[in-house]
Amino acid sequence: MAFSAKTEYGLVSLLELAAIHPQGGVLQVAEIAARQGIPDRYLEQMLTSLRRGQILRSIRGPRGGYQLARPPAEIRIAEVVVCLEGELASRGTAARQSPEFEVIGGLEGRLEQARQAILEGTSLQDLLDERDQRLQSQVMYFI
Amino acid sequence: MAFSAKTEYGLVSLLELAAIHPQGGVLQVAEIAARQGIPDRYLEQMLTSLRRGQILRSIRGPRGGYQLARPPAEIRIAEVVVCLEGELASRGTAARQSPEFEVIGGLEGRLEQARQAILEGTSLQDLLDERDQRLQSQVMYFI
DNA sequence: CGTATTTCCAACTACATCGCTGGGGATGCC
DNA sequence: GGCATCCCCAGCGATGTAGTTGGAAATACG
Repeated sequence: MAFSAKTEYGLVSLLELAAIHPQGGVLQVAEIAARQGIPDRYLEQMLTSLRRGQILRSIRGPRGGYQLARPPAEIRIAEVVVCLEGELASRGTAARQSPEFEVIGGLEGRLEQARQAILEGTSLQDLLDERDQRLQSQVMYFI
Repeated sequence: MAFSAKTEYGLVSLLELAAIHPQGGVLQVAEIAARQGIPDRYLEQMLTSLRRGQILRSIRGPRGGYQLARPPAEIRIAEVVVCLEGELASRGTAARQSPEFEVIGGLEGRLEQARQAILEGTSLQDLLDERDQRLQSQVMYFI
């Protein structure tokens, strides 16, 4: 898969929070974890990362939880991914210095760029719309 | 980086072999390894994978080595990458069955598709041309 | 104030993968 | 036969991934 479990878990959580954002919605870790069937103590860490990255805001104590720090349209997936994937910016190992390695490096650059373009061009709102559409067509089946 | 070391090593080796392919060129593992500064015993494994994938042909015994099984224009990078990255086809962990996970899965699909489009659209010949061009401009500097 | 609830912080384990090394064996030229 | 070269596969250390655990701090509520 293109994403690690960390990233997937974080993204579905954001999707859940985005869905109720108009109502200023707050959800607790345990709530999200139960609904999505993922380990809650693990999910905790992802939400903490997202809070540190200014994507979530947290409320402590009873009746606490997490909520989006901004409207879904202003959250780019690219931002979320770097936040969750962590500081692997230094992943770029010093490429060997030969023309051949440089050419390969160029190809890798084009791949990264294509990926980045998609992640930059997609907002949390876009994914939310997609989800709602999916939900809509499921309802159609029932009728 | 977008590629594992395995993939990078395999690709630069193919590039070296492609450069001398018109002359029906053959190179030995040790030769390529020395020129690119990579461990020869490790490179051996990549070249074996490429031979199994019908991308290279091998010649055993003294004065042996490897050569391209086909002209560089008929070798797609996509093919090379699956050959080297190995059988991680089963990497697609059964995505959780919730609308949110499905939406994320869709995004991952688009990412994979963009990557695949680039890898399918690039041939070994394309990379070779890029290398030659790079070499050309280096020569320009000397004058 | 006390307690229950919830987030926060940090360490720890289990397992897989990655990059690499090593030991022989098979093949084939001389 | 002897040497060069590819062939197969086993193992090893470092790193990363997914998940667990233990507890401290904040805060709503009675």
